[in-house]
Formats: sequence, structure tokens, C-alpha cells
Amino acid sequence: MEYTVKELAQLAGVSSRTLRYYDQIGLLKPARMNESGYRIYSSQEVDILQQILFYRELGVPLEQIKEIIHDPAFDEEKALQHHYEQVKQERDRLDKILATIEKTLISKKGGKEMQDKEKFEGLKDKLMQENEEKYGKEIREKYGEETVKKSYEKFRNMSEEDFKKMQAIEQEVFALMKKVAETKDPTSADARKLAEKHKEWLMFSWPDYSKEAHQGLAEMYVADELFSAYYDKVVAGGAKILRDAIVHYVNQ
Amino acid sequence: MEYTVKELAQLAGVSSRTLRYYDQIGLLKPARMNESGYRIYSSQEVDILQQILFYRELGVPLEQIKEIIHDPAFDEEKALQHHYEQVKQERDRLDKILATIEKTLISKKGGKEMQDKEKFEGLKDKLMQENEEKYGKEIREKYGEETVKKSYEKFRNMSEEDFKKMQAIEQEVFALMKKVAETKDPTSADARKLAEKHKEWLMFSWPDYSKEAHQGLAEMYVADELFSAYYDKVVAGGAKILRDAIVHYVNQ
DNA sequence: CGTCAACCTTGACGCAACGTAAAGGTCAAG
DNA sequence: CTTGACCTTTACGTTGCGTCAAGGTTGACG
Repeated sequence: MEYTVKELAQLAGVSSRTLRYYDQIGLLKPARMNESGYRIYSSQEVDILQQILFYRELGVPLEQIKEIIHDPAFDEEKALQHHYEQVKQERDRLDKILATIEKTLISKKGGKEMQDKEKFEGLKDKLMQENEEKYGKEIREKYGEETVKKSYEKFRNMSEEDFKKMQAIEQEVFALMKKVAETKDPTSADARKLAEKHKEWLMFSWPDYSKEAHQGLAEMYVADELFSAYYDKVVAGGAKILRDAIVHYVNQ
Repeated sequence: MEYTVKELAQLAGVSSRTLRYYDQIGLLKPARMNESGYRIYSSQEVDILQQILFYRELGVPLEQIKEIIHDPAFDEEKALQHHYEQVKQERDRLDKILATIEKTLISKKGGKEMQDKEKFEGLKDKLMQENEEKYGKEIREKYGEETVKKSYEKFRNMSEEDFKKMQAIEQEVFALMKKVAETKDPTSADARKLAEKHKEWLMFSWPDYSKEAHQGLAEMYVADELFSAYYDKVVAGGAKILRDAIVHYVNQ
């Protein structure tokens, strides 16, 4: 059985252009060309195309499919394993994105006049997640994915009232930051209050508290420029002040 | 506070090229240009960039971000809601891909000489899933995602022995198909046996049996050219013979 | 035998969101 | 005044095709 481009294309549910492209990149060459230069495929190419489409469905790049198909010595299992990891990472990323969008949508409930603030909340949260990944490996191992999910649920179930409370507490944090900025003494009573308030604020969105995570977040406040800019807006050196207070607090 | 491209880029963790590109597409214009044509950004642009990066993290296309940012009348909530659906679909797709890769990797256990066959198994399964989506909505509503997951688990936990059994049964299905092909009578005893064998074969990878799904799959055997080609290879008109036998079987 | 639709060919641009030169101008430090 | 680190615009490469464009081939019909 022989096929022209269009015939094979319809058989396999792809476009003619796709077959020409596969020819072009050397992924699937026709069995032969007829006297006027038409591509002629045989049933052998049908089989190969089937395999190609299978891997394509899995999102494997055509270059890699080429290797899998044409190089019998190629370690297909390894390639698939690798691809599996890639896909998994991407899926996990999307999972996080979904959670963030949910939260962003929910936080819209908080009213209109603080919209910009909310947007920053979203960013903060993103950074919090990054922080978790950087500093909180142990915590993740301890509590696993469940914790993360709980955190989202907690946030999701947060009422508008809670949300406003959370913002009020953040204002208190700011006020204490300004106070501590005068002495810059992380061992002072106000510094302790600052760290405690910050913990209180944190607990609105964190399902569990751990000193390690708290300190990790504090370190990131200083390390991440965008983040520290947020606190430095409140008072010069705000991020460092907050960090020092927290570090001293968690280490008694 | 004013920034050059590089400064703002480092502050926000993006490349200078990105900022130039955002300028080019009108997403983020610098506050002004200096006398020699350098881009100068103010802290206002920092804030806007923050928002842009937030949405970019969510995978929102830059064109849409542009609307969200620059058009205050734009329904951001609706846009995010829509985007949420998009991302969810993509994530679900990746979930399925992961399951398929897993299965493909597992099926490698089945031995080397039937590798090509296995690849087709993967394709068949992909089509089975599509079939489920097309014809099996009711079933999905009945059993939900759990069923699908169970199906994968069942496959995952299938031993090499089971796998070989499954293939042996498929051979029996082929033999019966050839027999029935002589009379083409879907009401014959052999046709009944054929349908039953096919069900038996099916149950290796399906967690539950339903007549609707079985018939749906049968219909697809005929509707999908690539699929029917697989059965037509066994015997001419094989897909139709199998379909008719199954249809008669499930309707007593 | 002509012709007309439906195929086929190669070539080339477009898409998203930049990365990466290339070719040249600007600026602050030494 | 030179050097190196910045800045500018222009433009091509990436992935997997979709979509013209301009022209040749084929097969059915009158």
C-alpha cells in the first residue's frame, strides 16, 4: 500500500505540512519520490509515523524522537525517564500556578482599594514558595506536599475579615519596624515584639510554624532585592532590621 | 530613584534584553530617555514591572498582561479565571502524559522482542483515553477521576506474567476475529465468544466494566482509521467485525 | 483533446518571548 | 586619552508547524 502526503496525513490525522516538515528535518523520509517529485510513502512509514505521533503526544521534542526512532542503540528508556522528570516538573509548576491564581482571585474579595497591594501579596507569596524551596527542604520532608496544600486551603478559606485583620497586623509590623529602626537593636523588647507580630502575620497563611522556615524567610527578605525593596520602602534598612529581629528571636 | 536598563534588570531578576523587548512591544516604557538615548526607569516602572512579572509567572501571555496593566477597565478577574481554566487543562494533559510514560516504561518489562507492539499499546491506550472522553462522559461522572487513576495503578502493578497473559488473550481475540470473518454473523456463537474475549482482554487495563464504554470503544475502532488499520491487518474488515460482535453482545 | 479542480512542489514569512551576536555610540575611571 | 563596561538598534535563531505564494501534475469530465 502506497500513499501520497495527503493520504498519509489524513490516515494519521496530521497535516500535509507536518509530513513535509518531518521530511525536511529528516524525521520521516518518504519511501521514494515518483517521477514528478511527489512524496510516496509505504506502509513502513505508516508504522514509523505511528511511533512518532506517540512520542509527540508525550511532548518529546522531535529531535529526541529522531534519535529514539532512528538510532537503535539509543537508550530509549533513559530518554523517557528523563522526559518524565521534565514533564513532572512542568506539571508541578502548573500546580503551583493554579494555587496562586486561586489565591489571587480570592484576595479580590478583600476590596477594590487595595488591589495593588494584593498584587504584591501574590508576588510575596511566590517568593515565599521559592524561599521554601531554597531554605525549607527539611520542613518539606517533614510535612510533605500535604502541608503546602493545607496552606493553600487555609488561605482559600480565609474570609474577607481575616484578610483585613492580616493587613492590619502588617501595619503593626510596619510600625514596629520604624520603632526598632531608631535603635537598630535586635535584642530590644520592641524587636522581640516585631518578630512576634511578624510571626502572627505569617500564621495567617502558613499552616505550621517552624523556626527554621521563619529564619529562612527573614534571610530571603535581605537576599532578594525586590523583596527587601518592599520593606525598605517602609523605613530605610527595613528588611535588615526585620531580619535581625527575627534571627535573634528564633535563636532565643 | 532612577535606573538604567541593567540596573532595573538586576533589581527584578530579568535580562536587559527583556526590558528592551517589553519597551518594544509597548508593555513597559521607560519613564524617559536621556540625552544620548539611554532608557531611564523610575520607581513607578519598578512597581509596574513587579506586576508584569507576577502575571508572567502565572504564564499569562504578555499581550494579556498589557491589557490587564494598562486598561483599568479591563476585567482582570475574568481574564484570570479564563487563564485558570487554560492552565488547568494543560496540567491535566500533563497528568495524562505522565501516566502514559509510566505505562510505557513499565511495559518495557515485557521483553524486547515485542517492543514495537508495546509502542502501539501506548498508542492504543492514548486512543482509549480519547474514546473515554468522547463517549464515556457518563461513566466519568459516575466514577470520576479516581477510576482513571485506578486504571493506571492496575496497569502499573501488572506483572510481566500478566502482561504476557494479556498478549496471549489478544491472540485469541485475533483468532476468533478470523473465524467470525468467514460468516460475518455478529449473532453467532463465535461472535459472542469474540466479544467476551475482547472484554476479558480489556479488563486487564480497565478498572471497571461498563457496556457503554465497551460499545463506545468498539465504535471508535471503526471510526478511527489508524485504529481500524490495526485490526484490519489481522483480517480484512476486522475492526467492523469486532465492532458488530461487541455491539450485539452488549445489547444481548 | 482541452480544461478544471484538486492535488503536488519549493520557498518564505509569521507566531512567542526572548537569547545572542554584530556594529557602533557613551560614560566614568585611571 | 584610553580602556572597559555600559548603552543603542538591527537582525537572525529558537520550535513546530500554519499559511500564503507561485507554479507544476494528475485525473475526471465534457
